[in-house]
Amino acid sequence: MKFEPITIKDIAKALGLSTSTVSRALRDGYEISAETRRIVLEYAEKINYQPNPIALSLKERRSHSIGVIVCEIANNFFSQAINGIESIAYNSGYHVIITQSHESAGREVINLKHLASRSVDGLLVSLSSETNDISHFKELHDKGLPIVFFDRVTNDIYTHKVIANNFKGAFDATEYLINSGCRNIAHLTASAHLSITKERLDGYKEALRKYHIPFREEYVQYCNHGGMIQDEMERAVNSLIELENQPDSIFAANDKLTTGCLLALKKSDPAVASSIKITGFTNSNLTELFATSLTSVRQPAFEMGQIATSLLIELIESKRPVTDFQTRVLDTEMIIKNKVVAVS
Amino acid sequence: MKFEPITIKDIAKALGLSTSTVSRALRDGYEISAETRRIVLEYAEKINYQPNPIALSLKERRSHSIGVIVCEIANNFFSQAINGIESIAYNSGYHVIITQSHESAGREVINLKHLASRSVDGLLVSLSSETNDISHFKELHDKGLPIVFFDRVTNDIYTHKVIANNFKGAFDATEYLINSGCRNIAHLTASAHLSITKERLDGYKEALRKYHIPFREEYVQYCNHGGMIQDEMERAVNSLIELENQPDSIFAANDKLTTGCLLALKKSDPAVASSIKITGFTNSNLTELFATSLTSVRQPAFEMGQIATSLLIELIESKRPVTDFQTRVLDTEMIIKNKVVAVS
DNA sequence: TTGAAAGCGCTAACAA
DNA sequence: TTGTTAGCGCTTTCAA
Repeated sequence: MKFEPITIKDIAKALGLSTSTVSRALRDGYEISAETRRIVLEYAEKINYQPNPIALSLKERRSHSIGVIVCEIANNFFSQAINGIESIAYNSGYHVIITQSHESAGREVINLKHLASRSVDGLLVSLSSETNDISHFKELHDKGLPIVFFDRVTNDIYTHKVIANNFKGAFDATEYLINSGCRNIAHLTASAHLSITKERLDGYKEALRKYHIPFREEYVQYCNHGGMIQDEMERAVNSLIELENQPDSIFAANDKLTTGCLLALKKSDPAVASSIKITGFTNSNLTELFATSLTSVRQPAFEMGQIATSLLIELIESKRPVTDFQTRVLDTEMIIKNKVVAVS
Repeated sequence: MKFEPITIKDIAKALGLSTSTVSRALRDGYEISAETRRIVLEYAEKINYQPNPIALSLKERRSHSIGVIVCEIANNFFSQAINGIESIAYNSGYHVIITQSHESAGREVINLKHLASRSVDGLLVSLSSETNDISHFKELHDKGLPIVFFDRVTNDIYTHKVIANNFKGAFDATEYLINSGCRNIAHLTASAHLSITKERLDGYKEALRKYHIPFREEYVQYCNHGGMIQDEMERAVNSLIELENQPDSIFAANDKLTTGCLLALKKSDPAVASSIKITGFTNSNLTELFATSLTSVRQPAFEMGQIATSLLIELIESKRPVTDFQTRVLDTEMIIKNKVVAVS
């Protein structure tokens, strides 16, 4: 039943050569006569020989694959980033293995171990919102496994990082709300220890400061599941609505939070909902279809994926240990919508 | 630099045993004394021994991984299906390798070869909209590689299939439009040779027939890139709008086509756009945020992924060749929206 | 109950 | 230029 692939041995036998000669011929080896080489290549082509990558992995201790850990592929930012990752990886001969943490630190560790044991040559990681202990990553990194972080990064591991200019993106979004007349601007964000949470919060604060608007702790709502759980977002949004000093706007810190916030508002009192302006980070390409006017901050997800992958492959293929690591910061883009919609 | 994992040899040396004994102990073997076994297991646990899955793959000629080929992960239906796939696969000890065809038949073949050579134990496939030659799949399947098709299936390979009740879903959607007063119902669909295209077209036709509405060839627009290319959809939508007998509604056949159609209409004359009712297959969970009223047909994507994976694992682990294949058909769900929106 | 040895497919050091 | 051999980590006959 099971199919028997052609091996180097088959070729050797058929051609009356040794396996090593065949291997050399195939491998573009130097110690080989042009004639033998031609014969082998021709025959291999004819019988459609495919080298067994598993045997190669075992031998070379590398798999020509890179592992990816993200929280969710059903998230526009990450699916776009993955497309960027693939575009570079495939062109460089690497296979991409995608895993999802679903924002769970435990699942992240399982995926990490799985990928490591499968001997991926390197790792592309965006941390889960639950992660605050990165020792598992550190351990593998210290042992020599190349890792590049993107989007949700950590400062505790010295390696390449690729992030959006979260500070500026958040600043711009907040400033936009201020310029639209908002003064009571709330901030809906993910768990506090995430790098993007800090950076975006700082941008938000800085915009308030610039316009002499006092920062209010109660206007910041943290969703520790990063938007995975609609209930959590609804509770957060409702607690904002119920504040004595009801916000006139909300700046949401990521994709899921932005749409989750809109959904939560839609469920609430329409009068309240329509009086609250929303801005948020999102890479959805459906925002123009939304009933609510939504000005959004878009991250260059595809490029981030590409750059992270290029950096990772550089690390993997570097002959000497790399000691000079960089953090690439890419600009976000504001997508301003002025659609005015009346819901009857 | 590169880290040296612990091998069975290390354990054998440390414990003064042979590698085969250690292997037996680890593998729950029978020919082993309880005592030796305990010692080995204890030590392995202590030094955190992890078997090398690559060596195992080479030996056993199986990888404990399953390959997935879909057109796009940035598509709600597929990302949800993948979550279903993962949920079953991980619980059964299988790793999932996701690849995207981006609706390209060429890319599909490359992915297929890649996965096959990586010796995945089985394949979960939803065909690209460009695919009409499935001989590559057939070849591998004939050689004994288990394949389960889902969503976009083929009748040319005798194996398990998991699909939604596309006929009924399309019928319901069309009937809904008819019951809403529409009589000139257009159909925006993917390439003609796709299984889902045929099934959904048939459902659409049957609804028309039931209500004695003549079927008009010019009302059916095929997008051969299945919605990957916005331009193509816009051309299709515009050619519908420009018909002498302008449709009063459009039934879109898949996720991308549904949102693409809405986007295309939004770009066109607002008067025209607002006079055309849209229904479509989609698994987006953002439809309630849309300005346009959209009644949609939702596929049980997660369950479809789960069932397809269970069937595949059954095939993989079956001792004897399976000859009795099934096609599982799951019901779709109509999500009716009556939101009335006035766009100013 | 244990160990020695072969072999999965491939590469590479060493010999010829 | 080619062949022989060992070995990557593991399982599994076959002997002991």
